[in-house]
Amino acid sequence: MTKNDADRQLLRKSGYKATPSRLAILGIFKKARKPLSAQEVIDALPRSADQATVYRTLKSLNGKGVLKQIDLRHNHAHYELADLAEHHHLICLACGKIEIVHHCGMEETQARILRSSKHFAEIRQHALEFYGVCKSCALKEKKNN
Amino acid sequence: MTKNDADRQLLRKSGYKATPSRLAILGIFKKARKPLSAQEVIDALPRSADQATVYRTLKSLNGKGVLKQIDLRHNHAHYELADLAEHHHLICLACGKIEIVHHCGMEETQARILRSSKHFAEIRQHALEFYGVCKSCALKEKKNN
DNA sequence: TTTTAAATGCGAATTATTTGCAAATAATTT
DNA sequence: AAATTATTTGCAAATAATTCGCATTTAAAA
Repeated sequence: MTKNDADRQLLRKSGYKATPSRLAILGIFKKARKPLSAQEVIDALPRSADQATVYRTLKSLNGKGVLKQIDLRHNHAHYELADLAEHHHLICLACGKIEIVHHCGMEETQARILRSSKHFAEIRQHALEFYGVCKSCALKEKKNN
Repeated sequence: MTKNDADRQLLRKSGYKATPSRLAILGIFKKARKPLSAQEVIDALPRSADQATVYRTLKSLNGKGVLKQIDLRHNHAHYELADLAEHHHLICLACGKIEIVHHCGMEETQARILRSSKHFAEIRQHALEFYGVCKSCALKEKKNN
């Protein structure tokens, strides 16, 4: 259980109890290495935890910065482990294909924005996603015209 | 109806019929000048158009780049007129306050990303939003500890 | 004016997320 | 190691968000 201990600590440090469901959910995100929806997490859980538990867990881990919420334009939230190297996504609006985008260079921009903001005390996260059409979907679109 | 004619043209140019509902919806966004949810659009419509119509309209106008979808982390989509000067948002996770962010400097970044992408043919839009806590909510949070 | 493809309205279906509450349990204290 | 306590869970039901099928209407083209 050496591996698990890191997650236990992470949870404790964030002010949560290290329960089996939470450890399992973290484990799923570690394996997946791509944005997962609540439903995908539920399906991936071996002895399915209740959906309410999954939703609650995702929301609170997102709040604590353990997970990061991603908007893939699918009408439901996706999440990813936040401590993976900082990256963003390029998402095909037609088929959903995802490509990783590194180096957004937003760290300084974010600091500048906060400094020049009238009302804000803190920036906790930012979303930067690019929506487009992948090459194979672009071909298909051409055919259909 | 001079004003309306611009919208009629816009719709036609995008391949749509210029129907009363669509013109009304465009009008609402022009007045609002802030991100609106489908429900807010429905409520703002004088002789309420059907919700299915509103959802369909928002989705297709977003697809054509007339509207831009914004994720405020409210569990439902928001939209804004896309042709307002390019800007982004700073959103309070606690109370929902929104501040406008100008100059994201993403245009070049976006071009660079597309060039170095293996699979993508086109980038149609990008989302860049900052989530944080506004000063007054930060104060409240302090009190509750 | 007729035609026709596109758009609408309606109701119902589906999907996504949250809630209230009683029971279970992780961490803490004894 | 047992007792305590504040969290967390599971369940079922509620609510919210979005989509669908289909008959009818309508904007634009012919």
